[in-house]
Amino acid sequence: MTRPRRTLRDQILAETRQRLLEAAASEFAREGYTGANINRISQAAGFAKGTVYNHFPSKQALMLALIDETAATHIEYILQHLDLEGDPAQRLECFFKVGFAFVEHHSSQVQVIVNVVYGPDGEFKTRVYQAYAQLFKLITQDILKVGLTRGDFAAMNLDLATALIMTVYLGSCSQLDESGKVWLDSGRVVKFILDGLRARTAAKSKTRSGSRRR
Amino acid sequence: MTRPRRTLRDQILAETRQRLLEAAASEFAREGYTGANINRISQAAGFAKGTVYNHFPSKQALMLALIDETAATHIEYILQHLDLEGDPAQRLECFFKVGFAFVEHHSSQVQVIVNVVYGPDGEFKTRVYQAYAQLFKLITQDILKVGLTRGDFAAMNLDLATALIMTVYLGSCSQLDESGKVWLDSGRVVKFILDGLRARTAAKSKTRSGSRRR
Amino acid sequence: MTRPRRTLRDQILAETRQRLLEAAASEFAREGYTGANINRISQAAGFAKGTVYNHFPSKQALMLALIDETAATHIEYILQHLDLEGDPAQRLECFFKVGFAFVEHHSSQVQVIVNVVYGPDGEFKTRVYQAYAQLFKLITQDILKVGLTRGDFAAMNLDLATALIMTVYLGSCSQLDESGKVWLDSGRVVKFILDGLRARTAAKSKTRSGSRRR
Amino acid sequence: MTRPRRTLRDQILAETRQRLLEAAASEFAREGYTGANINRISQAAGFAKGTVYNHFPSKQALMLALIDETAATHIEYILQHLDLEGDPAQRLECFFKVGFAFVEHHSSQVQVIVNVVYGPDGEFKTRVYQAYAQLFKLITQDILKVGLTRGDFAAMNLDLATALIMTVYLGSCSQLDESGKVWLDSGRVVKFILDGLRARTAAKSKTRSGSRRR
DNA sequence: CATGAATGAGGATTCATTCAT
DNA sequence: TATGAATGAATCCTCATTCAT
Repeated sequence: MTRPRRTLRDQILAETRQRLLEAAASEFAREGYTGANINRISQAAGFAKGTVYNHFPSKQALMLALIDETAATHIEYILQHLDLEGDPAQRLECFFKVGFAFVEHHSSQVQVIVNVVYGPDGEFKTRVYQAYAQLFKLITQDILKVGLTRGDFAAMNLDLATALIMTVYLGSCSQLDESGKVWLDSGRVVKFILDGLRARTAAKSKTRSGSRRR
Repeated sequence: MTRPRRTLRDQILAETRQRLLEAAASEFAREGYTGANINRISQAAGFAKGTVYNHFPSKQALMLALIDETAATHIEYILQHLDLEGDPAQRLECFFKVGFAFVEHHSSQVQVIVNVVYGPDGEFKTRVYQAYAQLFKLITQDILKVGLTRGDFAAMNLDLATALIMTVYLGSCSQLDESGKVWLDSGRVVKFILDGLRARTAAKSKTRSGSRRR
Repeated sequence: MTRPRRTLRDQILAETRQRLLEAAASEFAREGYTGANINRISQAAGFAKGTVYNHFPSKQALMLALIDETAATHIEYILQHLDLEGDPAQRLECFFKVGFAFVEHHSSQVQVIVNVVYGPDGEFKTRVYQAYAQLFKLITQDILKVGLTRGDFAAMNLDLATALIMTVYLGSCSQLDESGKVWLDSGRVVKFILDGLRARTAAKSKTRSGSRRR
Repeated sequence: MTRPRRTLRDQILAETRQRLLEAAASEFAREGYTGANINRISQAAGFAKGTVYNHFPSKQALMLALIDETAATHIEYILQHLDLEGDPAQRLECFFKVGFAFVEHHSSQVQVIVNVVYGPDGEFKTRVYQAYAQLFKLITQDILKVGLTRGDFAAMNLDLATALIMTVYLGSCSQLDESGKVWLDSGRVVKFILDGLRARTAAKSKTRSGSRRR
């Protein structure tokens, strides 16, 4: 008896929160954290100023919640669409393709993340790294390490390579054209990275054996 | 008679301006443009608030001047230290080495540039691109194109490659350790990029197998 | 049939109201009227914000109700425990003893009254005087006037003496130690009021010698 | 050469500060600390909002400065006008007379002090006690102790007596009539403190000598 | 030219109050 | 009746900018 009511309430609450987060993403992306205006956020979400504070204790908390929310959505999207069946090179290509697709549907959110990563606020930066830890691990463990083990990739420092891949990914994500599409071509970017990673001497046989596997 | 006095005066003025720009770099790097405080800047430079306005008409103008100043210094430094005698691969390696060296002596200035490039303010971004146009041209013309012509590098989209190189450069520059050194190793970063650019012997088969799959 | 239900309902209502008033006393005492927070009051009472407004039309009304309630309880307590059998001096002593005892069990409520009496809000002040009129009358009529009539007390302005006694009473009540006890000793305070500072026995000679000294 | 300029500047600064403190006293007295409005204070002083913050870092700091300023003025006034030539009883009378005179010229400031003493803010209270420590010492040492030594006053707890005297003083100070005069008569208040309520007869001889005296 | 007091628009946050459930 | 989400006025404080000295 109380359930449906509860559920309805919770749904409305969750929706309000969601609308606020979306408006916040848009505002933070356009103005940066410091330049963002809580009143504009609430208005854009269709609420009055105070409503933001019914859901988030402060502007900073709103930002942190947005970081967490974005990271969770981002990671979930990639996990759901990333094909880990193929060989590491294919996985990397898939990662960029899927990653770019996500950006094109969540450009504001990603823009906020990029701003934070290259921005001055250490606390936000830390939060982004925490929230995205799973994605870093995915690249390190499920792509690079596998490629290394199989001999597809040349010897490398895993952390450095992961950092470079994320750098390239974020850098690409921050270059959108007017239609909101990533300006860089995922195929070419991946080719660029792959040729950088690829083992040199026995490249042929390995690639072949890799493709044979599947 | 008036000349020497004038000159002295100009020197003092120039020094004041310089100290203000340095203080501004530090503040903008630490707080971001919006969070920066004109009073703190002037205090850090050893002047009162009003002095900033005797040299720059507004906070925005100060930022733009800082961008120009940083770009000019940055480019001049690279031009002076970049060895264009060697082959393109060596040039690229030299570019990163010199570029990283510059960061380590001008971390605040570079940090400001990185913030702008990945930040929300379009006007500042445009100004950075203008001010750094010469550097982009250098990479495109004096490194990539030469490598392409000589056959050192594989066929590529020059703009894309330049963008990726700058992305990697800026990304690396924003990762400093506590001592202010670039966290990534320039040698490895360059190796990573070079292997990506380098003309391949067995490139064909690889591309083929790759395209077959998808 | 409806009666018992009604009564039960009324009891619940009355209890809710009581809990709200107690929480309000605590909050108003700790934060002052302006600094008090309706939400904290309701939470402390175990209710939601809205419940306060089901029982009191506004924050101000809640305060006024608290003043009335406190005064009524206060006066009733004193009337019940005040021994009017003895001589006026004993009555005064009893008044302070009983009055201090009340404070020790209702420190928040009394604190609120003291804050109002010495605070800036005229409307609240007026309400306190109205609500406590009976107590003023008690002191004036049943203690001072009787003492005057009997010759126990010296000639005085009754209103002034009453005001001074209430001043001393309230002043004492606002000085509680950590355990919530009145810091001043009721016996000494009463002795002070009854006898003043002057040494009784040898007052004459001393005063004389005193004036000689200087 | 720089002196006159400096001095003029300092004078203007000091005057601004003074006007702000006066406006603050008025506002704090009328509205209480929490209810006071920084904007109204600055307007009343003839300045814009920001000027307050050029002189005091926060509302709280303004309040603390006002407490210190008031206490200093208050104590200085009493020290300058208090006649310590007479016997202790005369000194006490003089203390009240002078003290009441001060109130009548600085009613807002004193009102603020009274509000704090009987208000909820512990930090302000502590500050008042610190700032007024000298006055407490004056009463204890230069009036009560002397009276005790000379035998004018009966044995007593000095701290308690001082507290009671201050209580009566502050209580009286908070009761001003419409013209801003202390409602209680200083002569009678002092008589009350010196002699208490008791008739001297009972104490027969005392009452007689007491009435003779006046 | 350097100074720093004054300005006042702007923004984060609080909170009494309303009202639909 | 109790609830608590939504409201928006109110307020403290910041800070870029101006300008008289």
